[in-house]
This record gives sequence, C-alpha cells and structure tokens, in this order.
Amino acid sequence: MIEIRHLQLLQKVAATGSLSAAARELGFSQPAASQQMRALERSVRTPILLRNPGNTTLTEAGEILLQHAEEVLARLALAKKEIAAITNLESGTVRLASFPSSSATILPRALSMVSQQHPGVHFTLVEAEPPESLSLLRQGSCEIVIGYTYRRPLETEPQGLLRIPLCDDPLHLALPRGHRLAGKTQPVSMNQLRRERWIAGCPRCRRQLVETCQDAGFEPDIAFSTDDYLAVRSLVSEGFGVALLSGLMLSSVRLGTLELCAVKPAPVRAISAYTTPALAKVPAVRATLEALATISRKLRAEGGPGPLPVSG
Amino acid sequence: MIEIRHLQLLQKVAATGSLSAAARELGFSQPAASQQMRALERSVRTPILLRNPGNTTLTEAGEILLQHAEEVLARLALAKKEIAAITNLESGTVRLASFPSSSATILPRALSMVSQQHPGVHFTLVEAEPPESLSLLRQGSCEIVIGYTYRRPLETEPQGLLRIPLCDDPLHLALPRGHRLAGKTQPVSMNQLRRERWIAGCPRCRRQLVETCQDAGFEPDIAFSTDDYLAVRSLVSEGFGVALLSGLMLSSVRLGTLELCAVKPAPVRAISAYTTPALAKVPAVRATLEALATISRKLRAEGGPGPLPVSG
DNA sequence: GCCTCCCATAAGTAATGCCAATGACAACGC
DNA sequence: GCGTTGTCATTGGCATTACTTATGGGAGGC
Repeated sequence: MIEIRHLQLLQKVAATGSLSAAARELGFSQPAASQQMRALERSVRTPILLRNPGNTTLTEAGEILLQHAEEVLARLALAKKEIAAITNLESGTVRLASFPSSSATILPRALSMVSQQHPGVHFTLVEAEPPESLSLLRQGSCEIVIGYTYRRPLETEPQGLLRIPLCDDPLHLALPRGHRLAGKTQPVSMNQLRRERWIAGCPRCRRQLVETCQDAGFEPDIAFSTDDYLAVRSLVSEGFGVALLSGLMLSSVRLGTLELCAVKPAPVRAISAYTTPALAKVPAVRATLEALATISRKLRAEGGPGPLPVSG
Repeated sequence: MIEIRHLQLLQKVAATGSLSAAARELGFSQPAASQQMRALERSVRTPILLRNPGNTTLTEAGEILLQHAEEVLARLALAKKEIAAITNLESGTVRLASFPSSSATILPRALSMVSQQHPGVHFTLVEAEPPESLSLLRQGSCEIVIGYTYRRPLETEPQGLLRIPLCDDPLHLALPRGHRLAGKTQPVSMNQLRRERWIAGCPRCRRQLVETCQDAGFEPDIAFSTDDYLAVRSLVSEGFGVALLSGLMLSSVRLGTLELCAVKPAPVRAISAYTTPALAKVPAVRATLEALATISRKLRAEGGPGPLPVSG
C-alpha cells in the first residue's frame, strides 16, 4: 500500500537528490528513508529510485509517481487548510430549525452576535415546530433546533439529544378590548376564566391549554384552534374568545386592539436549543449555542422574553 | 497524520452510512474502523462523523475531507495504473546513447524487435562515443549505452556499471584501389604494414592502432587522425594512407573505391551494452538489453558483425 | 417486552517502523 | 598511493502502532 509518508519522502528525495538529506529534512534517520523507499518500490512492484551515491534520481516510474505525489500532497494540504478554517470559525455553515416566534426574536440577535465575531460563518434557517424540527435534527438536516416544551403536560425529554435551556416564555392572557377582565393590574387567576370561550394554538399548545384549565378545575370551551398566531390574535380582537399567547410571540408582533394581562399560576413554556452530542463538538455549532445562551441570559436580565407588552 | 486508509474508510463510511458495513467491505473489524476514524478526527482536530446508529453521516468538515479524499484516491489509482503500464511494457521510454556504427546496424534491429513486441515502448537515441556516453549514463541522461572497448590497450572496466557483451567487431584493413596488398585472399600480417602511412580514427581508435603496431614491432606512421569515418574512407580511397576500419562500420556505409582485406592477428573491438544495476531492473530497459543480446547472437550466427564486405 | 443492530471501549497480540551500529562502495583530497 | 568523507544497504533490538476478540451501552423494530 502506498502511504502518504512515502510520497512526502519521495518528494524530498527528488528535491535533494539524496536519501540521507531527505531523511534529515523530514526528521528521521537514513535507514528509515531507505526502508520506506524500499517499501514503496515493493508496493508498486517496480524500481522508483536510481541510487547513485550523492545523486539519487528517479526512474521513469518514479517521475510519474512524483507528479501524482505533488498533486496528492497539495490536495491534502488544501483539505487540512479548509478544515482548519472550519475549526477556526473562518468558514462553515450552521443549519437551524426554529419556530416562528424565536426566529423573530432570540435567533436574530444570537446569529448576529456570532456573525460579528466570526464573519466567515454562515447560517440557514428553516421554520419548524418542535416535533418535526427534532426529526430534522435526527435525520441530519440541521445542526441546531430551537424548540419549546411545556411543563404541563410533562413532555418526555427527547432521547439522545442535547437540550440547552434558553429561557422561560410565560403565557399571557389575551382579551378583546372591553372585556370584563381588561386592564387588571393584578394577575388573573385561571379560576376566573372557567366561563370563557377559548382560541387555541397548535396541537401541543392546545393540549397545554386543556391541562392548565384542568389543573384549575374546569374543561376549557375551545371555540377555535389554529396554529396561525396572527389568526388567533385577530379572533381574540373580534371578541371570538380569549387566548393564552406567549410573551416571546407577543414581543414580535403588533398587538392591534388586544388587551393583555398576566395569569396566575403563570403557564410557562421553556425555550430550549437542541443539538446532538456529536454536533455540540463542532466549533460553529458550539459558538452558536453559546451565543444563544448568552442572548437568553440577557433577555432574562431584561425581565423575561419580551417585556410584558402594553396594549396598543 | 492523515493516512490513505483513513480516506478509503471515510469513503466507505460515507457510502454505506455505517462504520460496521464499511469495515466489513474493507475486510477488517468494526473496532478497527472505529479507531481509524477516531485517529482521523484526532489528526484533523475536529469531528468528522456523526455517529447515529445505522445512519452515520459526515459533518461539514467530513464532507470537505471526503471530496478531497475522492480526488486523492482517484489520483493514486491513476498513478498505480500508469506505473503498471510501465512495468507491463505498455508505455515508457528508453533513452539510448550509441556510437554511429552501432546506431546504423545492431541498434535498429534490436529496437524494432522490442517495438514489435511492445508497441507502447518508445526510444530516444543520442550519438556519443564511449567515454562521454558512459558519463551520460552515470549522470542519468540515458538508460543504455552501446559502446566498445579494445582488448589492447586493456581498458579499465567502468566502475559500478553493468556491461552486457554483445559481439566482437573485427577490424579490417582498408586500402586504396591498386595498393600492392589489394585483393589478397589470405589475411595480411601486421608485419607487412610497417612501411605504410596510416589514417587513424578517434583518439581511442588511434591509441589502439598504435599499440597493435607496437605489438607487431613497429611504430605506425600516422599521417592523419579524424573521428569522421567517412573522411577516413575518402582519405584511404585517395591513396593518402591505409586504415583499420571496423566490420560493423563497413557494413553500414558504401565502400566506394575501397579495397579490404583481413589482418592477422585480427584486431578486435568488443561491442557492449552498458547500463546501471538499478536500471537493469526496469522492465523496458531489461527488454531492450535482451533484444540487443538476441540480435547480437543472430549476428554472430550470421558470421560476425557485418559479413566481410566485398569491395565495390 | 425482547431482540437486533450499531458503535465505543478494553485488553492482548502481532506486525510494523524506527533507531543505532555496521558494512560496502565510490569520490575527493593529500 | 591511501585515508577520509560522503553515500546507501543491512542487521538486531525496541517501541509504537494497529489489528483482533470480547464486552458494554444505546436506539429502534417486531
């Protein structure tokens, strides 16, 4: 078998015209060089060197091999360089999957932070809600997923994945203008909502809504379900019902004629980043995750994901 | 250090999506594959594989390395193929250096013989007389030298070179038409030539002539020396003197108005092929040397190098 | 639930590659 | 002429490497 070190040595021998000199330059002994060249000749089954003391040259086969060796070594050097660029965050792409609210808030700030420090790193983003987005991660279609989980119902921690908690996203009660509870400065108890009609979000959010209400001792009257949060907002505005909307989402859309107030006990969804243990070792992925964590810390310091919005 | 086998394995892993399958296809155990990939990742200091059981894929760095690996492996395969072509006598070039008489006789027949059996082998030829031609050989400018040595003066066997005796080339006495010795059917004794004026050839031939005459008990009267054998021929024709001309040379040029007869004791020069021990192992060189030996055997069977030429 | 497939790890063994020392050979200088 | 210096080849010993078998853990499928 031809080995890389054989090619390197061959190159040196051709350059210096001497086995000894080549060995010296490569930092090993002359017998080692002799044996390597012998092994090379054995592996290609033909003489490569013409060993004239002090003037060792190549046979025709040797010259051909040398040409290819130059090419191969250059290729390998290039490969190392390109890979080094990736490890040094001078190039590379991180593919993210995230749900819309995050894409509009945490994510841009984190990615911008990475981009400033490492202009060579690029990103792609697809929008996907947690169950599907984690599949993307598992099947290798992305490196990082931004997802959320509700405390209730207790969702099973995804297997084999790494979860990086980012921040908690409290849900707020959205009311139409003029609603009896509008304008309350104190948090509204869930108990006070047992007679309301509800607008629910995506299936998981709907399930979460149901369980939250059950905890409060009633079954919610869900008049409408949609995963389009702009639709939820409009339906609430029109007086169709009330809804629980995430602070993160509310911080990124215009409120329109919505009234908001806090809820007690506050339902919360946990925003997390997900990746695989292996991907967490990729520098660009690691840097992105760290930026996400940093931005989340900042958000928490600023008082949660999106300040409690004021209507209007 | 990146190794070839790492690249081969990487290729297989990328193709099969599994370390185990790749190991099986390459004929070694799964732990070996695992260790190799680990070594590769250590050598490039970054993760290469995303080890999802049953669906092992490559990281971005891995994909880059894979691209280069394909290129490198293809190069090496090409190198092997080209070298195999040389060892199988399907390509390659043999550079020869030879003196004119040989270039016109033995050499063409031998080369044509090689060419017929191995059409892919090519030749180059430079004309050079022995002392210089052997330098060409030593400095790597050619692979085979056709040269000659005289028995007297005893020339030192060239050091470190391989000599393949080809044939003996007897010298004939060339006389102008009408010379007193012209037309003799019996060999002429050197003794009978002590009063002649001589035309001598190249320095070595001249030295040989002197010694031959000294052996016969006289000092030759050398009227002219030239390494141009056509000039020698013409000078003899013009009655300028007599000369010793090689049978090989005489068999390849028109005699003109020359008269020839044998000499006793017959001065002989030995035609040999020279190469280096290392070059003798190169298939194309070996084949050419064998062809030269074969052709020489044929020449000897036909009664020496060039039949004793008849004048006219 | 068990079973199977995949990968990682550990320990032992075989092979490989290197070094130091020595030998042979040719070239250079005195 | 002969020693000296350079080259490369060879040998024996040692250290490293790289493979093997055996075992364990984790994920997915029936």
